[in-house]
Amino acid sequence: MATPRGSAAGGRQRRRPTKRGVILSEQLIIDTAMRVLRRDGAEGLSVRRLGQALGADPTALYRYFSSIEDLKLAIADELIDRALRGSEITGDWKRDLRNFALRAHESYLADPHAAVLAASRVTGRPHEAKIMEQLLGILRTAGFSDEVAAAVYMMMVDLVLAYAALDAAALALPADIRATDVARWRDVYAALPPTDFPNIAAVADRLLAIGGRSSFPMAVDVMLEGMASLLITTG
Amino acid sequence: MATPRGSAAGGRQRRRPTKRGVILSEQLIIDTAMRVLRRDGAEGLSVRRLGQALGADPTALYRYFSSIEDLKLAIADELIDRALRGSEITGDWKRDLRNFALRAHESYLADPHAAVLAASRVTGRPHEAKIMEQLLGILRTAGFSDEVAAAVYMMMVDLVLAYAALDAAALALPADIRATDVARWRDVYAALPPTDFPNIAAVADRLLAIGGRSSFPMAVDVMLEGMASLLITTG
DNA sequence: ACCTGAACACCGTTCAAGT
DNA sequence: ACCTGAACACCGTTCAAGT
Repeated sequence: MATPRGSAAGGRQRRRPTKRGVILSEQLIIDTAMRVLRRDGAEGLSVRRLGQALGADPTALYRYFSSIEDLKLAIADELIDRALRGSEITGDWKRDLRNFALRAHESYLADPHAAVLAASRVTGRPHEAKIMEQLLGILRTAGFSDEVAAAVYMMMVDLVLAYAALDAAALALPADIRATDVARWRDVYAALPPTDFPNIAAVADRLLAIGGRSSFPMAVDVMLEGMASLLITTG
Repeated sequence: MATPRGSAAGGRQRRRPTKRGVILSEQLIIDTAMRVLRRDGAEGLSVRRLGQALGADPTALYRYFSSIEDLKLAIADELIDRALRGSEITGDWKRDLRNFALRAHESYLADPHAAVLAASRVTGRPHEAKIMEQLLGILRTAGFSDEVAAAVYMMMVDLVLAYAALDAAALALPADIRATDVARWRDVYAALPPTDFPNIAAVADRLLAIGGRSSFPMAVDVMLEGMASLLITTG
């Protein structure tokens, strides 16, 4: 769990530079760790390698984070913060929510290895007051009751985070495995006797055409349609 | 990625018993690993500990799996197989799909630590021919076109797996952290000035009432409503 | 044919010592 | 006050040696 990071507030203290001349800070460590993740993948993020990339003794980390797990949580928080930031409001609730969902998902996937870490970081933490206020505003203005708005808000955030984690895991797989995926599916479909599996046989082409594309955009649209029904029936 | 496990087909070979008298097999290793996961959590599953729990030299593992990663994939596969098994068909497509989704989610969460492992195992592998055939049958009988049925099928499976992974991660957290979660949220809401955050202030009670409950059942219902709309507009 | 155990190259973390 | 480095208790994996 997160320590009260950043409680030694911004820039107050005078830090001694590292042997290699670096002034450490939480933010520098997080940024460097994300660089290591992009470069070496999730496996490559170790205390020793991070020290190397940072230009400091590996154990200097422990002055800023209580454990490597704590650092990973900080990375996850950073990612979620980034994902939930900056949407625009047009007044069209479906369009605004759709926009939010797609942008958040996309921002997550820009760092797939970090996103996989964040997968074990759970669901909408209460930090995102601003986006939370915005989304709730959109829902209430659209006519959802307070009770339904609260539930729908949680559902939307969970949907985005859950899907982002799933799709990030797919992107984080080694390229050669991802490449053979579609071919493997084709072989499997072809091997099934059409008399026993008529439905699969009927739609096999369609399934292959989907390939590795994420079903997230469709899920969002279907969800928004469902919410529109909800709005009519429950007010 | 998975080796061609089980290719040395069932019970054919005569295996030498272990020093402690155990006859090893893939299935025994998977079952024992899941027991270790339940007992010690994800951190506790190591080659050495598994060897200990198994009653064998740790390195005996490598005769059955090419790496610990390969074993984890096998566990993930086992879990997904189990989750996607055994649904019943009543003829009411919404009810049948709802049933499938809730049962699969529940089965996943019965082993949260294993489920977190499976989170990085990506999306509907093509092994589940039987449930796939069933679900596609439900969708096509309901009137979805082949193209939409294929897309909706993928979406449903992804939704279940993504949500299951998210909720499993929450369940896998240490109990003491989960316990303080609601209290932490209350403090955060209370600290926000209602004039700047009127929407949050208005629904804070509702959000707290949701507590740590999963939004998955609601997501499924909303999704099914959206699919009903889709059925009307696209046939 | 399959299990064993030493060995190797790594981990994360602690703590006394430096400056 | 904060960085360093030796030390400790672990990892996953390989491979020659056993039976």
